[in-house]
Amino acid sequence: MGECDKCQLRTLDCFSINTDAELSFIEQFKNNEITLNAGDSLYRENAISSQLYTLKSGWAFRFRTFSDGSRQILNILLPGDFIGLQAELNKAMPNGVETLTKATFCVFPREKIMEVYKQFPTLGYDLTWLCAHEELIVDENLTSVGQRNAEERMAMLFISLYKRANVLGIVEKGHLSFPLNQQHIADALGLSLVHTNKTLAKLKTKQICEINQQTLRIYDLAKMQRLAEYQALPMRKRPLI
Amino acid sequence: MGECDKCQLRTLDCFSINTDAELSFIEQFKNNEITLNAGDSLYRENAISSQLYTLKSGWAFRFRTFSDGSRQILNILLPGDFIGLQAELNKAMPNGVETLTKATFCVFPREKIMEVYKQFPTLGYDLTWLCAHEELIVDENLTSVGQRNAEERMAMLFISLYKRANVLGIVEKGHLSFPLNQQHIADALGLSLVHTNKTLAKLKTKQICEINQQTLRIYDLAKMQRLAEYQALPMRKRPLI
DNA sequence: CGAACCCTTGAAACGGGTCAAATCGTGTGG
DNA sequence: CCACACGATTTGACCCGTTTCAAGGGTTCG
Repeated sequence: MGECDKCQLRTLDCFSINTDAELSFIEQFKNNEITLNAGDSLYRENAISSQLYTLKSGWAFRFRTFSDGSRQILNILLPGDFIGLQAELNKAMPNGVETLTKATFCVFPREKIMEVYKQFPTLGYDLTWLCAHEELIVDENLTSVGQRNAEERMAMLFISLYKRANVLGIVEKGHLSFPLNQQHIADALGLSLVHTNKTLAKLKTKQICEINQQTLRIYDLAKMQRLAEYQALPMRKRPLI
Repeated sequence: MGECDKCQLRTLDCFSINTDAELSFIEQFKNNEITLNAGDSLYRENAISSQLYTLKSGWAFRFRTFSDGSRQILNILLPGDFIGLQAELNKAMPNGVETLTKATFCVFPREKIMEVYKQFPTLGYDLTWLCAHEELIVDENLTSVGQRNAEERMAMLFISLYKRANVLGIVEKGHLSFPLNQQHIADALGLSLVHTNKTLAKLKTKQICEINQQTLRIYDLAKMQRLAEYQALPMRKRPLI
């Protein structure tokens, strides 16, 4: 079940290296691995989840919904992202998580989380780091939705996903497989579906970028970055738990 | 300098109790205490801050600005909030923090943060919890700005501040001292100043709530909660470091 | 061949933005 | 004590970005 030392993700150079002791601890901390199809729900809003997860492969997203059916996507999850710190043992999840592609998750028992801190303080710190890093992404999304117009928001979303995908090695020559549909984009950016469609068309006309058959093509990254006033987050090797 | 065991905040019942050992550790981890006037900057965007902070008294906020001067307020900070996990040692702060009132901060050396995890795993977990909790607040703000209209957003902001202030014991009979001006509210909600003013006037006309002389008065909390489709975050005793 | 789902397009309505100017303290200096 | 400056709040008019409504087209799949 474990075999974390052979995990594909750990061959990527954006992740920090763990000691053998850490790896074998993580291996026994992990108690399962599950694979979901595209569009499946990992957990629902208000559910009580006794598990924590690491997204091992595939795409997913975290969201909140309203009674009228509208939905805010809070952030997009890519491989290496840790999931579930938003709630506590026996408390309801304030948001749901759903997959965008077929996806595999490593599963950890929430009730044993204190063991991480007790036995491997550095891994405890890593959990805090992962949490702080996710907060930065949500900060950025809030900044987009609060201050940028439709074109700028969309540029920002695409740039940040492009950069994150890039270090994961899933970008080839300016294009990447992109599983969000226009409704997802709309819900992430706080825009209507119709306006999302028109904004996307405008970016294509301006030769900035384009989505076609689940593929995002970036034609002019520099122009995009200027448009969105993009500022890279300080990058470092990320922990992987 | 320390005297954390005598900290006023710890007499409040919303904070969890620490052991004597934890308290004396925190006391020696804390290396300073600073007091700023209203409107002062704790640290600026892109600054490198070698410190971490706990807001001990007063109000503050965390924000990002753009080159055209527009600003997004990411969250409002109240006593007990931990500040600075957003960056790492020797890395630039991706956001700034500014006070809204005269405020006092406990100061901790960032380079010694691993000691927390090594010596007191439960305090390490508490740091993760504080970070996750702040993320929930930002999630909620993103949801507001992305999905709610002006009135709903404003109701939501006021409710959540009212609830947070209430457990801190600074609410009296439905009103609390409220140091945000209309520009702050606008920047938190992603609205223009003018529209913020008009929306505020509408809430007052509807007898829902009102701000007058730095005081927020809530007249109809139930109506407000319905308006904003408010859902309380699962509450528990919060850690205080 | 129809159903379901997603993308596209046009037209009209509206929420909120922008511009401009007036009002209201509040503190300062002559 | 008055004059003035400055920041914060108000208000009105107009404009524009985005939403809403409505309909059509494409593709996949049973």
